[in-house]
Amino acid sequence: MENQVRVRFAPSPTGGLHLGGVRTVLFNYLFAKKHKGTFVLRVEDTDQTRFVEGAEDYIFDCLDWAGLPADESPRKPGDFAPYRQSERKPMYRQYAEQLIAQGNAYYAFDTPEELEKMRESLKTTENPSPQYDHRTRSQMRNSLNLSTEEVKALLDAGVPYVVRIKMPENETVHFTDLIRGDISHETNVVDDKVLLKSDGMPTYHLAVVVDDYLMKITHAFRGEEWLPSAPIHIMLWKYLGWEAEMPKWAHLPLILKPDGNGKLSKRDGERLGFPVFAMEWKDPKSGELIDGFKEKGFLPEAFVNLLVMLGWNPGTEQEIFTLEELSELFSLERVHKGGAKFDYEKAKWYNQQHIQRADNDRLAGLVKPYFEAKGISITDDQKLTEAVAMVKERCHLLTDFTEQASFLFQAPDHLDLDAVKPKWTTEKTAFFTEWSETLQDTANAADLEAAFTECAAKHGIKKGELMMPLRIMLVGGKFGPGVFDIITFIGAAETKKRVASALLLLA
RNA sequence: GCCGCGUUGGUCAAGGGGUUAAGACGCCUCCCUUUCACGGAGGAAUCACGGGUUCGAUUCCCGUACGUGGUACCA
Repeated sequence: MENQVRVRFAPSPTGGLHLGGVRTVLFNYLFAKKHKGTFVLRVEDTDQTRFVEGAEDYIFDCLDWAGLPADESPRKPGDFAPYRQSERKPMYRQYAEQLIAQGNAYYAFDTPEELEKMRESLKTTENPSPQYDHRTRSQMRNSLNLSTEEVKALLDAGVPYVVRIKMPENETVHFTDLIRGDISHETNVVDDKVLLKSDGMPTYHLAVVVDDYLMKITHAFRGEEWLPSAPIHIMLWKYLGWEAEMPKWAHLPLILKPDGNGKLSKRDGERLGFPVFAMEWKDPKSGELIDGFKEKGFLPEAFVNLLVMLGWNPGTEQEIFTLEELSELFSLERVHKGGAKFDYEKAKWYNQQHIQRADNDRLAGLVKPYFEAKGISITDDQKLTEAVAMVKERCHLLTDFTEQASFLFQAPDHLDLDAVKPKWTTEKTAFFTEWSETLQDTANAADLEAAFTECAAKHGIKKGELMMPLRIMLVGGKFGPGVFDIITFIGAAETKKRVASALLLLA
């Protein structure tokens, strides 16, 4: 196949992996699968001041959990290694120098203090953030204004410098975005972005262009927040002479906070009580622990499903998908332009839907640790699978299972007796005493119910008045599967025990 | 401030010159269930505003408003 599709996700490993990040991964992954292409993971670790221990491993863990592994990555190098930009450092300088030689970039020796001074002195209410651009560059200390000798002297003296792109004047940069159509920017309002930092590392702007070119990326997907810097990248592709190989761009809509305004942030999750990261993230410096979807009890397939629906839809009424289906159906044409507010209630609904479809054995395995964490040891995995089958339809999150099923393994520690006490009678005590004596193990809930009904009639009590008390005795509250199903599950002996101890409390 | 991008119910959204403007989440009512949930049947609720173009605009164009992103030697 000519023109093999190659896409990439290029995170910078600085902390938790955000919902929006995973959605970008997902769109990349789906697009690659759909076109039988290659999904590349490239680590953008050019900012050494932001290095965070463990953050790269964490990204791999998240992708593995979500079921969206990369075809090529630092851990699984393909033909374009290395896949970490810090390890590619020597590759970038030549391109920066090429640009300088061509007159499309220049050395700038301004110190951070000088830059700050420039911004301060030029700042007005009209223009609160002055840029390093065609208007100001002539006043700065750079190779545009210095003589060749001066520049050489500074370079030889080892004075720190950066390389900046020289944005042209009075041009309009056009490109076609796969989602938004024709986009244009005036070069006059784009600043001379730093390409190579004083530590010799490229900035994102240079690195993304060089690496996308070198790695033969055909389609570049990224968040909408990158749209304003697109003209810099386009110019770089042109200046470097690679325009014919430039990837097709697609800028994805943002995921917004549910209330108010703005991009969804981890703080919103904490404030509103839902996760924002794929998996929980512990900041190695502050020790701060931030929730993840995984730990909250989401199934990875549900997470992927709810994410894809944030900004994309199939154009049909289908809402629940497997990853395989999505790999077939996904298309960029059906991606929305506008940002989507995140709705946690709907997210939980997706999870509930996927729980219903999930295999019971698998669910049992996933949920077992939650029971053990609550001090309920599961000795018989088959029993747990049965319990899961019994209660799954009332679970939205995996963490709901303990609440919904622990009484199947352990007598409830509190009985909501207030619901039955007011109408309690000695006749009822007599009924339960006699009925429980006749109880025997059986797999047939219908037989149990028939015997119960018969016994109630014998005592002249309406069955309806006895059902809720029985449920409370066994479950502790007004919830759960059918009572006779519960009895067949826990057995006659356990039922007798629970009835007897409840009777004591009711006496 | 400037620049970019966007705007269909509370939320996700389909649709795209003539429609009763789908569907889902959430909410409400009812049914099922001697519980809760699931499931089922209903209900309330939407084209930001103003101008064009047109026989006719939610749909096309232009403004305005609002939102959002960017405006770093961060990505």
